[in-house]
Amino acid sequence: MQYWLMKSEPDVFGIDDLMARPKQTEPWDGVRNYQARNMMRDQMQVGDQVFFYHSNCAEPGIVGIMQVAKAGYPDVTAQDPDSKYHDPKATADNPRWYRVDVKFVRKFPRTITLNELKQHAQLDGMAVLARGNRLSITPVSKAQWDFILALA
DNA sequence: GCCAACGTTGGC
DNA sequence: GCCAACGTTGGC
Repeated sequence: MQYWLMKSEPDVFGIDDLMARPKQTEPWDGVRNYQARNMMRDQMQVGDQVFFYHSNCAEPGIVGIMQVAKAGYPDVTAQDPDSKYHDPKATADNPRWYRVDVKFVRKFPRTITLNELKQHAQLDGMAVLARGNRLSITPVSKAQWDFILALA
């Protein structure tokens, strides 16, 4: 089993939105970056544990945990002309973009802020903290996962 | 709203 | 294959 961190803007889809979904499960669609796509398509497996990270908001940071409920499969929103995630180069034969389904596990009693994460030497090298990082999905090591869980 | 950092596109 | 232009991300 592997560990991950996935970003979302709470104004668009936050952890409270995930909690309110039927079965507390949601397709993680709209990812249009090849590195992130490859992780979803090739690596993420059912049961993998994922930190839910709120980005582009007043208090960016980790707000809870979800898990992968369905491994990578084509993101059909790319093939839908009415979707805001439409990509004219995506077809049924060549879907181009992939998504996974995620399921809510728990919400932390507080946000573990980006600022706080940066202050722990134990988390030096964590992908999400790397300078200039913009990837919306990054791997988390077991050591990093355990350390952050203990902060929550 | 600003802007640094980064990924993608497309002309050559 | 190079690289300038452009669009996006995301912290601040």
